[in-house]
Amino acid sequence: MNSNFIQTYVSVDCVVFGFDHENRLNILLVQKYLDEMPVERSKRLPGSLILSHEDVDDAAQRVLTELTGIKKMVLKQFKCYADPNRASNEDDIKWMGKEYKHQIERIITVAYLSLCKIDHKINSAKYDTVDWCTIDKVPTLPFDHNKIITESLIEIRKWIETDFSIIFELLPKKFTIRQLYQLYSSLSEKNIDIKNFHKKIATFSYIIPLNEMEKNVSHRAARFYKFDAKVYKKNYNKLIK
Amino acid sequence: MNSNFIQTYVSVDCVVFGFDHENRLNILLVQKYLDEMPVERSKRLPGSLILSHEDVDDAAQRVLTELTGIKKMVLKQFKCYADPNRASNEDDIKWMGKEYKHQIERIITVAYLSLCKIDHKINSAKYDTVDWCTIDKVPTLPFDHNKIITESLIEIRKWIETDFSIIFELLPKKFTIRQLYQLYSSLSEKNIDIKNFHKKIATFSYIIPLNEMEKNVSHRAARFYKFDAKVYKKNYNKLIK
DNA sequence: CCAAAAGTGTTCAATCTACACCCATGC
DNA sequence: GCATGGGTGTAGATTGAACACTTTTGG
Repeated sequence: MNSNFIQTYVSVDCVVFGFDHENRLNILLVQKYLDEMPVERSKRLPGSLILSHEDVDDAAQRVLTELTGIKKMVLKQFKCYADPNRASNEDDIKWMGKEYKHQIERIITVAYLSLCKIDHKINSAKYDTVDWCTIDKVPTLPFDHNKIITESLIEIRKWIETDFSIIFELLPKKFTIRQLYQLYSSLSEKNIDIKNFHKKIATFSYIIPLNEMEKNVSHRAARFYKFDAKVYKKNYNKLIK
Repeated sequence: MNSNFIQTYVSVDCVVFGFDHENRLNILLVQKYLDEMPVERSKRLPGSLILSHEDVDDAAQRVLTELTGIKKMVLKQFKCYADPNRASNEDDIKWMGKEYKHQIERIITVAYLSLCKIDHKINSAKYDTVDWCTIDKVPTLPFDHNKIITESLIEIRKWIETDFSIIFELLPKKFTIRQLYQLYSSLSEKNIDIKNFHKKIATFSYIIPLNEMEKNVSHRAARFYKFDAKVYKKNYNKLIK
């Protein structure tokens, strides 16, 4: 055997996006109180080593369930990170020793995107704290987690382009066109006129107006809409055009 | 240490596309003559285990260079395959023993797309045969290589949508609009009118007409064009619209 | 009344689509 | 001349962008 071929540990890390009430993208960061770890370095992306008979997709689904308590979450693998030095920081080596009770030399990780309604109750089986963090205020994280987050932003944009329906994973079940607009424009970077956006949405048969309006707003109340996944799948299995 | 956390071998596998003179997509399959291996199972995707201090992108670049003799090839990581049973076929286990001189239990692979002009001389340092194979005639391959190829087709289509310029990696340096048209329509599935395609191409400043025409064709000779990467990068860093 | 946002209508320009028409070449 | 494909022109339809206008609500 060419001894240069090596075995490594393989993990999954999940970037879970949420959209808050101030129209900002957030991600979920976790914390476990491990002895002797400096607190400011203890926030991180949720993740785990994969188990011996586990596919990476299953590992990611497991991590997400342990994270939120939600059984089935939308997820999408987006990149394998395998820089040989990605886990060579001293603190990171220490952390792996604590977390996995083992000296680990190298670890490659497969990164996943996931989406969560920000009002959904988070019911973590595993972490001491699970917090939403706005993407412009993400602290310095261990390993290459900051890089992963940066690249996940590009991926979520691509994802919306190829499957517009996943945007509704981030919105409440009942939403206004303005909410949809603000989410879409924060993800698409294009400058869209909200009035034209209104008209466009009106042409989508899978976005269904409800007989329910906003209340207690100091302007004309907006109508609530809901997303109909069945109609979407039947007719619109392509991009938003 | 939770003994369910395991180390595995990690490999890269590359799906290299080419576009032949009959307007068909082809991929490169390799063969090494190992003792005792049944010949019909010996074709496979080019790939390799990663080395101990090697990133996966570097491993893929190494595999491509060993495969073709070309130093820098365009490549794109597209998916990690980690089904725990993907290498449990008996022949596959035997093959790994021969190839790597070692018993390997589990192996996960990171799949890459690459593109090659089909007329480029293939100068392999490592394989006994390296052959182009049209995508509709790919034989049954070991591991999950058939699945990887099926999914790579979806990926190459997405890739063209997000970066049109990579299409020129598949065409000769001098090409006709018809060649470009046939490649594009074999990848995009849309039914485009070739005459409108002509006009559209004429508006792209990065596709430059040459003073050179086809010869010995039984119809009006078509003009050759070339792709100007610099002009493209400056002006068109987005989709074909 | 005013401010603010909802939601509709109108207009102009850009783009897409279909197809007519002429050109060049080999047989 | 004819078949085949190259390449341009035109007209109508579709779509997109800008923005005016009306509606609703709280203060």
